[in-house]
Amino acid sequence: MTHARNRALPSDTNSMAIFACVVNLGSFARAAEEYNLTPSAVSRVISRLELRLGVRLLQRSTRKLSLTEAGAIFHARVTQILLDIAEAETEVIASNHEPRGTLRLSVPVVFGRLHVAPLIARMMRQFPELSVELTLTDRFVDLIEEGIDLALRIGGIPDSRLIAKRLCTNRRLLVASPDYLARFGTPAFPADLIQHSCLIFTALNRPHDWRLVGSEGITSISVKGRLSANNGDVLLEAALENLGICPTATFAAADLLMRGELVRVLPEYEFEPTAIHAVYPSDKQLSAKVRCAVDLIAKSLSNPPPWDRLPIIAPPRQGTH
Amino acid sequence: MTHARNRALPSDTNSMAIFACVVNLGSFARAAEEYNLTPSAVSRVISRLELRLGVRLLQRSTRKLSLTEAGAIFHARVTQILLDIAEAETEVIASNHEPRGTLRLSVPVVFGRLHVAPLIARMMRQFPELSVELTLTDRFVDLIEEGIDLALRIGGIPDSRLIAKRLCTNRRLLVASPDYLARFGTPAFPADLIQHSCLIFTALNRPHDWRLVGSEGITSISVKGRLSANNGDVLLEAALENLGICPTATFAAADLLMRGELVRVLPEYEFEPTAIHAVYPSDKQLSAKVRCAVDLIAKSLSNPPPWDRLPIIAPPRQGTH
DNA sequence: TGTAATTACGGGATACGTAAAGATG
DNA sequence: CATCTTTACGTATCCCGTAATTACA
Repeated sequence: MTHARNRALPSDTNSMAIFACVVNLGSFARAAEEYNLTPSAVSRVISRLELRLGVRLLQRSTRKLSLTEAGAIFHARVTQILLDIAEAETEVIASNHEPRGTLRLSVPVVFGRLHVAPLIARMMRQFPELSVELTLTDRFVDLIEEGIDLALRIGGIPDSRLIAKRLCTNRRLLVASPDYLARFGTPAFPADLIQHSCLIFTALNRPHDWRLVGSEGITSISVKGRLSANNGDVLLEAALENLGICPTATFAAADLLMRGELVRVLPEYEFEPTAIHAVYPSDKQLSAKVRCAVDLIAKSLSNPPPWDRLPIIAPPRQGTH
Repeated sequence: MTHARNRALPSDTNSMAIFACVVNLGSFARAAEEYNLTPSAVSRVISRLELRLGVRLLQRSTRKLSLTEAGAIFHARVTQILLDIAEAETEVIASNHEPRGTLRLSVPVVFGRLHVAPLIARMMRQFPELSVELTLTDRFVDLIEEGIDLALRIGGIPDSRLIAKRLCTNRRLLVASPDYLARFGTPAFPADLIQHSCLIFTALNRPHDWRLVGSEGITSISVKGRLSANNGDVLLEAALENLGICPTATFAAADLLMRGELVRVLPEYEFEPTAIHAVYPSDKQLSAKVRCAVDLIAKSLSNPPPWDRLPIIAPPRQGTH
């Protein structure tokens, strides 16, 4: 047995619109013209509608047309309903014409504070009807469950099914405070790191080995240290306190490097570059607010991003995008 | 070239209802169940709706479902719209469940005053929600043009396309006042009418010959008289004033015959019987008010009608229906 | 592994246009 | 006679269900 409708389906909008048109124009033929249909089609549409309602809506001969009482009632209601539908659709469509409403944006804490917060002002100036709800969190957020429009992810593997637009390369390198280096020496080769106190970034299931890329290829070092944390800022703070050699993303350390509070360690080496992605649930019927926000962020970051263009951060030898 | 749509068609009620259902149940699969559809169908319905609106309404993974901002707006509007549609339909359908609203009824003047007006009270008692707008006129009314729900027609040829329900036979015979007959004699045969003063009913293109049916067949008499009118009452009034022999429908003369103010002339002869019809524009999706009114009138008149069952009006020799 | 959403594909219901008929002024 | 509505008929379109795929818990 095939499926059958249980629910009584309401009259579809087509019928209602055509019925209203017939009433307004006073003629099946003119209504047909209006909808680029043949009069016969209009005739059937009205008949079907009357059949479904079990009520005669229009009395008609070939020359005259008049509403029944039921038809008059229905016409009045239908007119209002069609207006409501049109209004609802316009509202929804307009809500997407330019950024509007609330953009729920989720960004890693450090990156957000340094590089997204400054964009917010520009964004809100540019899109006067847009509100932004910015969440800074390093949690892995489920965009759909939490109703997030847009998230930035650093170096993660993009979800399947979600859309990830690559914004820029995320370079990671080693830094330390001048004091630390003055006291414990400056490593010349990756292997020297074993002798040093290293600050370790921990993430779930993340190997504690450091894989450093140099001109000779990848070197894997099993470092050790007394402090590990899952937060880059904490490690940088520790480095400022001369606690050791610290891995960091360039976006987080650029400022400190500029001010000389930290200096690069093993400047010929970097971690394997990852990427910063903008992630959103779907690119089908993408909303204007997400599209524009992604555009604005992408343009602002460009590739390489501003912080990687500082002279103090040597450009990588080989292409990193 | 084949026809193509010019007008942008609004989203149909189906899509809206299914979308609302998905939102309310929080699941494509459950909404599909609700509508006896497969999940794939629901998926496509939503996709089509989003495509038409150019807006993503729901963010979805296989496990999670959430409204976008546009979706939330649309859902709120759609919910109201669906209620409005349901209400409009219920109103229209209910308006037909039992007689309700206004019945526009058009009836010939004399017949209306004598035999319809007395029914009105019963009709309004029986159908408390019904209003009646009774028009007494002998004009030929265009039901559709004038928005008449129901008309009674006496002896006319029914319009094509219009529905005519035969209510009863309309017998017509000759009457005169006792005084007239006492003064000018009582005709014994149709041919005697030529000697009499006859009151003549005139209608457009109606021959002035009287065709009388007796046991020997039809006799055609070319009568003459000094008064002709297109109104039966006028002729009866004249007959009461002893002005001559008067043709009349039984429904109009019954009372006068009962009271003896008029008596039958040539009681073995009658005009060819016609019929009284109830006429309405269409019997497709016939409204309750018209159906019930016709039923009530038909039952009240029955066949033969009450006035033809009076002893004073001899039943016709051969069947008259 | 089981459930949920999506997509390709084939078949069937739906709704169109054409054409012809009937009605009307 | 021209115009308008209605109906019959053949067909094209649309939309659904089945089944396979992918995602997710």
